[in-house]
Amino acid sequence: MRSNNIKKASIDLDDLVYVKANKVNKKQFLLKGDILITASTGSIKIIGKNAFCEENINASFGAFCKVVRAKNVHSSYLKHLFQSPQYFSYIQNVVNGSNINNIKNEHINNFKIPLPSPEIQNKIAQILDDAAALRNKTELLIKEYDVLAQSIFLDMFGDPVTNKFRFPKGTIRDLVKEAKYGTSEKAGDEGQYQYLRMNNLTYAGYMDYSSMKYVNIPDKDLHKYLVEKGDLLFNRTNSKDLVGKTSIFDSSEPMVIAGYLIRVRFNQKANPFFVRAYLNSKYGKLVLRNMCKSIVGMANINAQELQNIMILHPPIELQNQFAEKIALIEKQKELAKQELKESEDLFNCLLQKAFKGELV
DNA sequence: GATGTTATTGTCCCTTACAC
DNA sequence: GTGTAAGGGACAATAACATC
Repeated sequence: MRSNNIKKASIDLDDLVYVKANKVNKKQFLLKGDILITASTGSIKIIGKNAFCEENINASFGAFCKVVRAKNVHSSYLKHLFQSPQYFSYIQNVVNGSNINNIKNEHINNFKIPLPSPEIQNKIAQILDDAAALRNKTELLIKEYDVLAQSIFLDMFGDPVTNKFRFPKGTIRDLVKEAKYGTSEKAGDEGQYQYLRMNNLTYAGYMDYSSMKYVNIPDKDLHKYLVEKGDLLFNRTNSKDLVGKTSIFDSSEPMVIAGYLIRVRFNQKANPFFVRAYLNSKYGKLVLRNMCKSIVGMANINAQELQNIMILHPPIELQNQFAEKIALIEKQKELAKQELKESEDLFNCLLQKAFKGELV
């Protein structure tokens, strides 16, 4: 068990490494109720992150992790206090190290927490558990909307491999009006236009505007790089796993794209939402992975190669119906995201109060 | 020797720059 | 328009040293 197994308040068992049995002390096996903490890492943002063991886990923890085992305190109450802003703020203050950030046992030991009576601890834990459950339920709902979108694609168009609806096949080129590269201008913290880069496209096929940079573009060149709502954006250069990330620009704000993105606009035969779903399907991801040229760790798919990809050509009416259904799902997803934000705010507020002894 | 702490090295993702 | 070398940042893996 290493620090990368500690996800957002939960433990990920998918990527474990193994050590010889004689190298492991049985005391280092994780037990139900343990809190596993990252104690040494290169990132100040990661240090101190922790996860609660819901069950005994047949795995030991390494030297870069620490474990807090509850004694004379309600374990769920403790679990929530170790997720509080107060805890993370405390860790940021005590962490030390040059390029690697470390926390010591004494830092954990010196972390002061309120200790009300067991009955009060139990009440607080119950309130926070309920608030966390509400938050988790909304998170799950958002994931289910994504699964639903994939199911609708398969229902309407079938598996591209078998093509059970016998749709005509052709290339993406047959559907494209234009495919243009972005600008090679350097990104900056200031500028006239927001500048879309590869990390603004998610692997799942959505836009992520959380990290923006800026660029200046002369008016005469603007039409070449400016994106419009509904443009399909394709990441032509990246690692082998991430090359070919495909999203649809969905903002009304003026933004321009970097040179390693391709802006694709379609003719009357295609709806970009269909093409996006096609390229983000399991089949599409496999095609992209197999066709990219990967040299010195960087993989490429240029605009011509993108347009050479074979794709089903279902009737445009059917593609439009699909896009309408996706739009409805996206709308519901947006509402769920707002609910998630509200339930997270509520949870954090309760957590703050619990830490100050103001909750019950 | 076991455990705890700190430092170095490696890998991946992303950006920049530039040659063709 | 296209491909890719080079390098930085973030994070993980490993090694080395310190302390119990």
